[in-house]
Amino acid sequence: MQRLPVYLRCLESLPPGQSRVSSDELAALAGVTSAKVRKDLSYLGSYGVRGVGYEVEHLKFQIGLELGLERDWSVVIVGIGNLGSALASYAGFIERRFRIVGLFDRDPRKYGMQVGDLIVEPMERLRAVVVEREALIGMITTPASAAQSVAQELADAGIRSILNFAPGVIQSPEGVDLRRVDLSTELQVLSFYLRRNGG
Amino acid sequence: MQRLPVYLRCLESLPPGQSRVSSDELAALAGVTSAKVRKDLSYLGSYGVRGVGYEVEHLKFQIGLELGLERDWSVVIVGIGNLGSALASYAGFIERRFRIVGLFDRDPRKYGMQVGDLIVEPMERLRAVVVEREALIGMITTPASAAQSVAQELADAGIRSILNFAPGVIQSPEGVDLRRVDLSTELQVLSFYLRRNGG
DNA sequence: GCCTGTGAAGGCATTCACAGCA
DNA sequence: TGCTGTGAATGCCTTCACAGGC
Repeated sequence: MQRLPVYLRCLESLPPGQSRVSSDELAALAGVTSAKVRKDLSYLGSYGVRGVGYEVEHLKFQIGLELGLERDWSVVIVGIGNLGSALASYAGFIERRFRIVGLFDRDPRKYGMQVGDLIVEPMERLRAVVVEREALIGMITTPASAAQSVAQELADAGIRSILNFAPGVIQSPEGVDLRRVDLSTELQVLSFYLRRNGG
Repeated sequence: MQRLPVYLRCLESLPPGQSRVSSDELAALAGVTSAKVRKDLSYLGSYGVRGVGYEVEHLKFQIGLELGLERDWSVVIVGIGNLGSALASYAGFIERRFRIVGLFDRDPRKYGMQVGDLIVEPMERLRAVVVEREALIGMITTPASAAQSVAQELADAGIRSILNFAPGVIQSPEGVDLRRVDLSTELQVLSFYLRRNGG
């Protein structure tokens, strides 16, 4: 369920003293209806108490469990330009137990460059690092033209899930789960509605 | 419709010589069904030719029109850390006619810093820049703790749409359209399916 | 009384299937 | 024959509404 991370974020934004939430309250924070919240949460099991609400800490724990937050995930990044570097040192990943364990680039001038507490390595090292550090997730932050071949290299190295930040559509290698984050598209959606409402 | 940008990207990935596409072909590239493609495109008007397919260039143009790609959009960024800097010089925005026209931060040590061809300015300059350069869109790349107040400041300055990259949920100021890009959530979705499939 | 859990109803998006046109 | 455009059917997600506990 795609809304669970949102609920988790909402729960975290609650004042530390608050030990209970109602579905109404959560719904208002998350920007959805209370019925949706209740139905979503009921899939995790019946953790709410009728007439009272949900216990904040318990709910956080259960959502975390559902999302796989109880373990670390190792992640490699290919394409250490501006965006790749930013993601490499993005604090939000650590907090969600995603650990960046390898940085790769095709440009020899970047080899040895330090980003955060990692060193940029050549693509030839990809497989060794993926195996050794047990990475299952890869992020692509190369230019669009390189993304497809990098995806294949990641797959060959043993990566099972890819998050692609390169603009452009690429085909998912066999047996690999692929998601895109298209930054321009996000802005496009905004501009679309802006125009519609007379921007 | 959220899939139009994807179709556009697919059309752009076609070899330059190709002047026509069928809904089947586009569907395969975009990872959807051909019926969906046809229904989506039929909302733009009937630009396909039965028995032949769609004219690539014409379709690109029509989708671009629908998405508002015929004009420039001015964008400001608040929070010039790693991510903010990366977005400030992200080439993909220019290509989609999003022009970054202002960089802002609360940290005086960042004032005057050059990023791309812009200079980081204090928040006090926000309103002036927004008005002068006619920005309607703002991106928030601050830490989570600052995001809510920055959103309000953007709204007060005249920004109508906000893209929030800060982790955590914030409430949309009155009259402002708010979207979130939660990088950790994207990874969480991947790890969720990884675990489900025995990762 | 209050708030959750959940069947039932409703609405929206997807898919089907085929008529229509090149 | 090939492929689009589109009503009809399907299925899924959301919303409603209320019974059931605290």
